[in-house]
Amino acid sequence: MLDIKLIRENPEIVRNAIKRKHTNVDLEMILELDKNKRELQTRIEKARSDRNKLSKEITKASVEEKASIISEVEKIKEFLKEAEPRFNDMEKELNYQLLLLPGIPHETVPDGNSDEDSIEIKRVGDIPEFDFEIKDHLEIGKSWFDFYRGAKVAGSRTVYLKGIGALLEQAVLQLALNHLLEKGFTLFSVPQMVKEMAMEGTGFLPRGQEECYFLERDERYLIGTSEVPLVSYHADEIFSAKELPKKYAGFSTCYRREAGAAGKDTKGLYRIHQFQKIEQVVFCINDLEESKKWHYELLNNAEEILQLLELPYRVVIVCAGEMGLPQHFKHDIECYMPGRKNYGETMSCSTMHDFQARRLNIKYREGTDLKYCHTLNNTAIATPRILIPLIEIHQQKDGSIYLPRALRKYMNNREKIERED
RNA sequence: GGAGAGGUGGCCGAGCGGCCGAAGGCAGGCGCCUGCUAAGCGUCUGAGGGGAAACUCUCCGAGGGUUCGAAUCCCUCCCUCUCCGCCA
Repeated sequence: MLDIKLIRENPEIVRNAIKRKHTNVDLEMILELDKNKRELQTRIEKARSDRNKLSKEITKASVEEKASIISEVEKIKEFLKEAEPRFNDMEKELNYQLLLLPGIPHETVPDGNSDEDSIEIKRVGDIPEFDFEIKDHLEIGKSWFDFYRGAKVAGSRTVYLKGIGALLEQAVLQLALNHLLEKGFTLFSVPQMVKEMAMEGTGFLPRGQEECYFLERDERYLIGTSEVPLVSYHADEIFSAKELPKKYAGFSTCYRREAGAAGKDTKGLYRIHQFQKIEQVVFCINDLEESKKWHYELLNNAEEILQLLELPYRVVIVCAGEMGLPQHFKHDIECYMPGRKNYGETMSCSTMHDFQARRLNIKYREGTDLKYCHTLNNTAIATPRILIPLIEIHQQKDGSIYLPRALRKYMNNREKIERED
């Protein structure tokens, strides 16, 4: 959500953001609507003010004066009866339109509309030289990932993780979780069915309707990330400045319809409807330097987890057109996936500025001022996607899989996974 | 699912037709006092919107209604708590 005053006073900033994020919203219509709304508001408030005054006078009025006051109030009420619903409709429409406006990308965010326009800023870790014919994760894990039964029972893009596959999933989750606990994050297990308010407040609705599962009978949405319940956790609350930052780690299953991705990444673990994720969420004060600091800390935490998993990766600055509606600044971390012969996104780190805090009304008190918080989030680990590079990178010539040192204690202390035929 | 109680400012809590945007307390800001700390004294402090300003409107869980006038009365819904039942 953007500040309506910013929109009124600096429409060109908003216009530019709309263009850069390749959004379609009619800003001129919004400005016009806002103007009309305020005009009507002035008239309504004048009428209400008159009515309130007359009502106060009535206590000390004589009997005949009362009759005339009442008839005058009747006239005012008649006007309000007509004008108020009209005003409410305008306000509702305006609020809806405002929900469609994108967050403003930081000026350093590159323009562009596709992955190629994003800027790689670093590569970490070596891509191993395989002196044998490599297998992709499906081949390596053919007995651990059961897509056939997944489809039979739950439809396409669904998988059973079985045996080692399920164990690996738990292991990477544990590793990431412990890493965040060491960094002082508070772990949350969150509701996975939420009200519209939480989806809207975090910016996944009203745009993004197609991407969410909705339980019609109970009017609940399945979350696509624990960011939704975690950020909404503090909706309508006011922190004191010294309580901030809040560092939260959310664990949940995530549900995504992948509506816009028909035919894309149809094979394997890369893009499925349901997965597990630990997410980092930070609430901090409304200060760009401060949120930048936390942004890089979140980014660093994720990188450290990949380093613990001994996976080669690169970090990119995501271009404006590829960013989500709320985001102000965003990095993706991509792991090298030998089976794809390319890097694939495994984590995504975003600064939301006060976009979500405005929608959810999350503030803090600083002296006598109330200010909107900044919110940030980044993946800590998302599985099973992360298993793709994990087993592809660590596959050995003899068919076994090397287990990174940090992961072993979560895998019953084994050093590798033996080939099984 | 059944029965009862309740939802008021950052928090607790009084108010039950106009004098109430709301007593009192806590917390916080400022000032005084104190060798330091604690205590004490005084004082200020709800939020959101419109307007250049004066000023004004809205908000006491949400939405309707009654009334010249609603935190207060009526209806509907939501939520929380207690007891009972059922059950992972």
